[in-house]
Amino acid sequence: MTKKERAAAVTELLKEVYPDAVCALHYTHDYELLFATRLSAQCTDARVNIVTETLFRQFPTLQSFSEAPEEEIAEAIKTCGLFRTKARDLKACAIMLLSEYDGKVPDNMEDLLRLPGVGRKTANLILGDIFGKPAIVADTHCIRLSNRLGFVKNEKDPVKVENALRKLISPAESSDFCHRLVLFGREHCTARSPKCSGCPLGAVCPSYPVTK
DNA sequence: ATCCCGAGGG
DNA sequence: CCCTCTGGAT
Repeated sequence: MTKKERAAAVTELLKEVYPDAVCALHYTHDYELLFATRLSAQCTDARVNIVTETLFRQFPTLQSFSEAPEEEIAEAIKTCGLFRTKARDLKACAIMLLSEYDGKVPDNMEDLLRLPGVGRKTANLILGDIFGKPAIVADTHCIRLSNRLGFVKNEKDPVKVENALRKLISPAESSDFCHRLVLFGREHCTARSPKCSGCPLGAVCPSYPVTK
């Protein structure tokens, strides 16, 4: 079985496991997904959702974020970790979105990467989820599973994983594919003790079984 | 002790 | 390439 055939098989199997490829982060405005994604660094999305439920009520507009003291934002997001840098990023990001982008989240990689605290992972998520564009979100789950599934070998560089997946997954499906990888990585193919027994991908996974 | 849908700086 | 930021969960 070639890599591409395996990628196609995994794609179809994941569709059966997760018919809906949804993003787990809660948001109503576009910029709120941007902010929630920034908060999700080194933090579970479940915790991000707990924090943003009150955060987005306390600061209901981009304007309110741009005017808020950093310490107030920091206090509100403290339990997400990395709170000082994240608070600085949210405020600076709100200011730049208002002053340079008419308060709208940009729809291209170059402009997204200009925003404070927005890196490739966040930018790709926005391109896929907000704008429905082809996007490969090479986060920690995507990287771990891409290695276990043999799409890359011992590769930790997110850009290299992104490029490898671009050759294996059709652009139209890449965003949904990554969402499903994340869901599967969280629930089954976990970092520490992957639940290999009975794994729906076991038949095509070169790492199976990771655990005895 | 290790990991969680990272990003920026040196 | 490396390091730092950081609380929470397991």
